[in-house]
Amino acid sequence: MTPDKLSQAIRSVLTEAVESGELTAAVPGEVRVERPRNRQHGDWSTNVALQLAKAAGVPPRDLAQLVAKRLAEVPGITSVDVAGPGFLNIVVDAAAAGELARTIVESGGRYGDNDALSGHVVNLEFVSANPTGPLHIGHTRWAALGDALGRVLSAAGADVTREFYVNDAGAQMDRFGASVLARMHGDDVPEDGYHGEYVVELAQKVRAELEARGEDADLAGLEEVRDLAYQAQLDELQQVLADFGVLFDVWFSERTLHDSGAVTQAVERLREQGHVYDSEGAVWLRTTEFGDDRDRVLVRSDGSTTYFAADAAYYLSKKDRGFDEKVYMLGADHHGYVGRLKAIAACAGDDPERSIEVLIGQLVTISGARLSKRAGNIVELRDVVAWLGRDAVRYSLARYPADSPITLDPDLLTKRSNDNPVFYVQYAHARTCNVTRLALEDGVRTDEGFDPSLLTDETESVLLATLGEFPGVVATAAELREPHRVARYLESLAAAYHKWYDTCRVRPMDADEPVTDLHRTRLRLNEATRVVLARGLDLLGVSAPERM
RNA sequence: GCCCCCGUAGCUCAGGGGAUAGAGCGUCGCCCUCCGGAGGCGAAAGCGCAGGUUCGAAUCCUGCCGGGGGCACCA
Repeated sequence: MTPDKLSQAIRSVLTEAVESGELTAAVPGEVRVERPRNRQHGDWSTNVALQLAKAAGVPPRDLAQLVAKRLAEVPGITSVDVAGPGFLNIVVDAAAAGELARTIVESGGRYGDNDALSGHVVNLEFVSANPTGPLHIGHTRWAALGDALGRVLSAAGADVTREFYVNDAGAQMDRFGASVLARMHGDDVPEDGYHGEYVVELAQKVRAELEARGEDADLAGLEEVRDLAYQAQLDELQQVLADFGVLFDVWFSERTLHDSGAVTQAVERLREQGHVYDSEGAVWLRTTEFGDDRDRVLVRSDGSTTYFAADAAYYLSKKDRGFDEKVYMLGADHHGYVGRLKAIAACAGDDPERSIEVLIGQLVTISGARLSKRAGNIVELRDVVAWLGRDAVRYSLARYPADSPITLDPDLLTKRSNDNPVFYVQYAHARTCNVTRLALEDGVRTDEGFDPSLLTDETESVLLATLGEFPGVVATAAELREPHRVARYLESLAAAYHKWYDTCRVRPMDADEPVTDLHRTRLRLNEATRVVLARGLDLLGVSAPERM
């Protein structure tokens, strides 16, 4: 008896009641079934009676009584109580609950996948760091959270494309090139240039590359140096992200938008939509029409196009490539950008609320983190990963909602105890593996003797109910774009598992104790927990070690 | 001035209108003849303030207070 089966059962009970004339109400398309906070309130509960009461013109408790009476007849349900203002508290049979262990093990790791977002075509843009320097801790947060979100969206059935927008056009590229060129000649970088020591490294790489080509490095011009340095820096970004376990489907170059004429075409397309006007020698987009606080320039009075124009072209590219939903993950310092972005969508004739979603990430600080002189006094991704470990960094950053500012405690993240959430969850997984290994050595087999009615311990019903929540957690995480829900869920699952482990033995105590169906059935439950812990960690891009 | 985010236990943070607001750390106490104590059990301790909507508000709305960030023909 899983929450979705219960939900269906409640719906059919409601439908029967309506058909028999006992009830006059519209049966909701989906009935939410929740785990009550208090175990005294049963395995599952629903407030459907409270919600329908008004429309049905029946007191909530009466309606609840009516549903409870019919629901109690459903096979697999032990009892249904009406509580408080009209909650339905449901207790399910051990056997019906325990079947889930079999289902999960037989699903082969697909348990949790669902169709909450099937049919959704999503473009997920994240990180999108300038290719003029290394990745910092803010980018690291996006990399961890964005990648986890991508995995969660896929698990919920969405068709996801992960995209990195490379800002390889514009004045900052020339400042970048000039900085590298200066370093090649042993000069100081210009005041408005890039000062980190990585620029010196890039200068060396460019020099080596030029010499390998048989060219005189000292004669190389700004453009050539800029483009070689850009390529080297982009390679590094791709490598660092790949090492972090974050892969993109598309690396989208801003420059190609300019070179292909897409930017100019975008201005014309928006003009055709009637939202473009000329003033003071510049070309403007009337974004104020759609809530922006001022209109924005597309083409400057000197004829050059703005970054904003490229953004409009980029938006249209996403639209043309068939993405209905475009998710942008931006730093808090870019929030002012949201209105403009939505205005572009509106000017293009789309519904901005539907087609654009912007997730704003608040600041991350790591207590005691050293600034990277190499990277220009930032906290650099690769330093943090080398320091704290990939799993700890990924998990810690994915465990908080994007809009929550976070402070990470390095001492905690490197501890090997339940102080440290990532170890707590990984350890639970390792423990499941250990239990299985030892049980198999003891001759406990899972291909026979599975009898879920034996899973009667309180800790077993809690563990089973927690396992039952997983698909709903994944669906919710995808719908709300909140992958941290998966992490929080895993922590509660690990806790339920440890409590069960403490109370219920999977293996015989010693060689004299015979192996029984209870051992075999519990081993199946142990396996089911292992599968869900592993899948959950995988959704976060964190490894699930078999031993620690 | 305008806009966005945040304010929950001593600390770091969860809580998509529901029942007695949770977790870890820290403090105090308990459990090792027991599959890994890298674990478990328990105690004390909290929704910034004031209104409103609702049968019901930490959650939604308004105002105030406090903290962070943003308001270019930069990228």
